[in-house]
Amino acid sequence: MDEVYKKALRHFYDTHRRMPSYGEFMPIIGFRSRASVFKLVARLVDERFIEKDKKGKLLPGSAWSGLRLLGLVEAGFPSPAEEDVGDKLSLDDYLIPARDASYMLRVKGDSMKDAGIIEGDMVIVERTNNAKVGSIVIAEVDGAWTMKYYRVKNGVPYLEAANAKYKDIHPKEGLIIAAVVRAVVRKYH
Amino acid sequence: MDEVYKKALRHFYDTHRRMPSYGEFMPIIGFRSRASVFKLVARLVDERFIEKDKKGKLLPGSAWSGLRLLGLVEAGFPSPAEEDVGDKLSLDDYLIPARDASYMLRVKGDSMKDAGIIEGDMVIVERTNNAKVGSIVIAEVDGAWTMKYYRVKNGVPYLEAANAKYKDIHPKEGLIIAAVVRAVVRKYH
DNA sequence: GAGTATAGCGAACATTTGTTCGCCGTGCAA
DNA sequence: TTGCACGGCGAACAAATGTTCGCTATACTC
Repeated sequence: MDEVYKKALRHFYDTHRRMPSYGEFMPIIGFRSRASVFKLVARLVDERFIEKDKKGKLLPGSAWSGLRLLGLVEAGFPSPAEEDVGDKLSLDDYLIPARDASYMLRVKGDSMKDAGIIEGDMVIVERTNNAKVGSIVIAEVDGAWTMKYYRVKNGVPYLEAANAKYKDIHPKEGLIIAAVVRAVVRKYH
Repeated sequence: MDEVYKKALRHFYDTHRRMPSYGEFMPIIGFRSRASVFKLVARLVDERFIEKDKKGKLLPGSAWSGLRLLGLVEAGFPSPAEEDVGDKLSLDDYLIPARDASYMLRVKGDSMKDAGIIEGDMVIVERTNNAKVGSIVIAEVDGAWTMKYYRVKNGVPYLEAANAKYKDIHPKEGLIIAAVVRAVVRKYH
């Protein structure tokens, strides 16, 4: 129902980066009264396709951004025709815990390949001082920055690669940890 | 300059999912005239922190969503204090080529671990019929779905795992490819 | 000192805003 | 047939919209 209007709304939001007012949306869908748009919107709000402010302003429905989240790979490929299969998920919201303190780095080298991080990947890191033992960190060792596991043995912190080729790094002085790796992202071209 | 106002704007946008009007923003930042907000906004537009419609409506600056993209890990960790270090990038835009045809699957098993895809990862797949040779696909083999490399030998397509433990799969009948893997995403908890 | 740029105030403006009301045609069920 | 629900139209409303103008007070330069 009302598929045409939904598409028009999405298109407006994509191109204008905001929701239309009733007066703006009216000519787009060929209506001649804002009251008609008002009723149409009421229907779409009922369907939870869009939302409304306290002030009556339109908001994109919470399912607009993000992807449908399906089951396991081996569980079979669900039909995309049926709606409401699984939740929707915005990657930005999902992967970025603290937006202001987060950065993205491109990975070079194969020192973390057994952890599933290979050259060309992007890692999302969060600048923080309190890294937990076992997490992957960006640390300074002898003037250079590397990405490694953060370990502790006998109360002394050190770094470990996820690749047998590389030895553990036991820094002479203190270990300077710049950031903790929160997520990994890889894109195929 | 105007850091407080920028934070307030961001906060409004995050909580309300839209930009404020001048009248709404006025009491928030403690102004008593919309004209003052008007001038403040003019400044922020000059700085390219926000943008304006043809109709005067406020829009989030194009750098609002996304992360600062920094250099290689080994290139050193740039100071986040200096602005304009690298481009900003929205993960949604970056990773999702065709929003309507894209889905997200959680990965089970270790058959693709040498390709850097391990159990618990999320893959973003795009439903399409024309998979390129060498790409990673979601395919149906003997009634079950798996994720493997799509290969061709002597004109005959088959599937190959990225793990020496698993043998190649040469389907008796045709190979049904449901989707192509476009991106991999992993989050640490 | 005088002069000047700047930031905020308050009033005014024409438009646009969301919303409500009554009306009219069409389609469907009783 | 009658009745009723539904979708769209057009007018009306108060309130909010973006914008302009002139005024004032502070801060800075010459």
